[in-house]
Amino acid sequence: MIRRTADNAEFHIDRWFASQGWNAFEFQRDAWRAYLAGRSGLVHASTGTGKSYSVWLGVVEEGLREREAQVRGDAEPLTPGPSPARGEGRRSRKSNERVADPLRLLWITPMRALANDLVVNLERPIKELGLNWSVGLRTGDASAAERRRQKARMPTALVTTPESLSLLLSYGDARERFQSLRCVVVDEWHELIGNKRGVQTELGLARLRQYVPNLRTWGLSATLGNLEEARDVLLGNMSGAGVLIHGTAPKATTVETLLPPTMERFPWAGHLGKRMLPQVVEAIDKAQSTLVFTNTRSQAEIWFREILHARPKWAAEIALHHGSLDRGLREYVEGRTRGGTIKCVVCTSSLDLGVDFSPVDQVIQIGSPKGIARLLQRAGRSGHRPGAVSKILCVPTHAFELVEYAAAREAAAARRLEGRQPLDNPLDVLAQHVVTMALGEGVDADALYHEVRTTRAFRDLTPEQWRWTLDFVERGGPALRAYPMYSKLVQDGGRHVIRSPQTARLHRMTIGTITSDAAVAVQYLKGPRLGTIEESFIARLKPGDVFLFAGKTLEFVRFRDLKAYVRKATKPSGTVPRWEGGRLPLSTELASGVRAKLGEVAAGRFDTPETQRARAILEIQANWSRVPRSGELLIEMAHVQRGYQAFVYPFEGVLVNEGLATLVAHRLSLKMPRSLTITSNDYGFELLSPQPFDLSPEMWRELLTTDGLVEDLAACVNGTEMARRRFRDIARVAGLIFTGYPGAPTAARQLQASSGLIFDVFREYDPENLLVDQARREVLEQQLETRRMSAALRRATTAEIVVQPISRLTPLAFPLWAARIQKNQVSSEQWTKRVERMAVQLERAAERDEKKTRRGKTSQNADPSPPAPLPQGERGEVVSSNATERSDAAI
DNA sequence: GACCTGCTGCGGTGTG
Repeated sequence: MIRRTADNAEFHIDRWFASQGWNAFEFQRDAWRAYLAGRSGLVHASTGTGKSYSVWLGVVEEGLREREAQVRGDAEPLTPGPSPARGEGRRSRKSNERVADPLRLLWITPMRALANDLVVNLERPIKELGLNWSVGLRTGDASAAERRRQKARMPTALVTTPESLSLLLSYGDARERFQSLRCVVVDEWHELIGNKRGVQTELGLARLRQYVPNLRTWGLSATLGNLEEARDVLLGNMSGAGVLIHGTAPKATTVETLLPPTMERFPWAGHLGKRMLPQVVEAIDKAQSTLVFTNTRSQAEIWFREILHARPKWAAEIALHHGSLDRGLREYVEGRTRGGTIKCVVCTSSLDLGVDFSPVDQVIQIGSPKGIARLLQRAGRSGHRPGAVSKILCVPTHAFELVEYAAAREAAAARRLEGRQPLDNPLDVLAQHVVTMALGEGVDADALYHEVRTTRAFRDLTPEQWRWTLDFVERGGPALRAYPMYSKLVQDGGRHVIRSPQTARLHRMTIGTITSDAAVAVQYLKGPRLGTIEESFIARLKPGDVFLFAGKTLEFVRFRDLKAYVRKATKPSGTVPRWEGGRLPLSTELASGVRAKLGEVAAGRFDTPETQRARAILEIQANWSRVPRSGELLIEMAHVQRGYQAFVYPFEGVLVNEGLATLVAHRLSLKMPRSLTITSNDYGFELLSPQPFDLSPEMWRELLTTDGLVEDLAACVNGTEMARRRFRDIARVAGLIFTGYPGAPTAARQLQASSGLIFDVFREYDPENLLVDQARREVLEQQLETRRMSAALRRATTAEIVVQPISRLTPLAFPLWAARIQKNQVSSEQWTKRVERMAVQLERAAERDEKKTRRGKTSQNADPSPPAPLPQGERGEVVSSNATERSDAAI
């Protein structure tokens, strides 16, 4: 055994790192020291820098020190864990094995796929340092044998998920099982903090701290915009004791843009980016192994097909990966990617996280990255070795994305990253947690109230809200009192417990906060399941129809028992399924970067490769209208055959833009009754009306006031319908709806009906119902993003509003126009023709302009320095804002 | 010859 001396107190961590051929980073030593000093905290660093080892080696060191002290005979014995079950104990004695040390560490990870790797990584130092420790896995993947072993005796370190932790806490022996715990680590905390899984984790942690008062909590996170808040949420009311450990200098990342060779005929609108196929294929060819990220599942399917068409030889070396593919297929692809036997994987966010793919040396992003953190996260999937550089190649799908990339690279370099906002008071998660706790030891109402108030999510939970929640799970609240299935808890000598084994079983089956709609399984007539598609897509298919899915051309045969049976198609192509997913808006940081970048362009600065390449189009925008400067809100007005158009460009992301459009349309129609058509994208929105609008900047400013925002929104969006949809998920989390036994999902329609029914019952007979209230709150906060919307309105009203008449569609307006006519299209052919016609017209106009300016330029002096602002079109009315912080407000 | 959209994550009927 190696002896420790005073000057090599950090002996073990160094020894272990040396055995791996690595040097410990300073941040790893910091975390290690803080752990040993009994602190809790958050470690943030890029992926691939060995965050996990920093805390784990602290736990290991503590174990080694305790062992040494025990050998010397001057230490307290280790805290005894639960005694081994009889069978285990006997077996151990027979085989003369030492029983492993009791549970010390709980490791929570948001993804099963990460758990297996973790077990292997955690085992390495304990083997090499000769500790008698064991590492176990407890996720849905854990085998029955493993579960049995854990029941008999917990391993020294247990890797689990937030959901499995809840399940473990739902058993009566939870206190005993966790009593010897020293530390809990929450991995990838940034993935959990902004959602209900994070809240579920907070509640689990609060319970563990009840069992073990000195429990240390450590979070591991990628870099976030709000790290201190992230730490505080993790530690709850213990946040005073928390440290924040900054990782090494950010991992070297290069963000490059694949520039279109020429901008002539480069699309002004669209999202697929097929135009860039040859260059993308070339880039894939050059690298060893590439991940191609797309923004949607159907886009991934299309790109997979296109790459394969371009390089049929790659058939055995390229793969597809997205969330609707069968798990078996996905795991196969993951395995081959990790093994380095694959050239290219086309994927969606499904590979943002997950197993380490060290062989990947290049990442390609098709289309908008939507956010800076997301871009860096994806970049980090390449160069996943200490010292290696992460590289991401961005591929524009339309002209303005070039501006986005330039903005994204700058923001990434300046580490302007998005924050993730923690949730407040989601009572559906609380209701679920109360039932989980009642299954275990039973609930002492006062004690649990104090316990949940130690979490950040429920720190402001009022006694009334608590009583309501308790009554809700005990009697179903005022409306459902008559139905025994909603009365889950019973009183037993001052505690609330669950007697019915039926209720217990059903509850365990619905633990968790992830909800998803029932989908139709796609399966070969003879052969494996390929994945799932939405019912609405299958409903449109007739037998014999061909579609593209899982990278294969399939012929639809029949639909039975919620399964679509298919066979390999002989026809070459077909339609591509669409999934109705969420619309991810451009993030606040990226949106503000784009506004700033356009501001530079407006001032004549084209100092990035992207803006230089996009210059011709930006100049068209400037000539035909304006490029908005920072602190300006551009509104383009036009009169066309079908009516009067206003294009407004707040650059706030699609959700907020849509909300703003709805709000403005509503306020406008109050002033002068009219019908309005709304279209929005990440940059702005279009209002179309058969009647003229003739609005001055002052009038626009009035339309954009924050006064009465919530009231006006309530009046103009169909709040009830939106809340009803939200309520579906809330009802599931709160345990009002049983989604069916595994393998036999309730049909989506049925689910909707029953949650809709409950929603209506609550609204009628229980108007104070707090879950209905929560549904409304979620609509405002998450769907309409009212917080961001009021910030946008404040910015708009303090901005200089420029109303610019236009005589033809500008590069900024074109995508909105194209999206609108697509919404109302009769056939896609007609639509294509119209878009083509319009594009040709615009192109000719641009050519004419260019000739004119070329003639103009020859007569001018060359080299205007400092940069001259772009020549803007004839300027419309301008009103200066009277606010103090004008241009700053836009950044 | 400009088009097609819209992400992800877990768990489960405690066992022999």
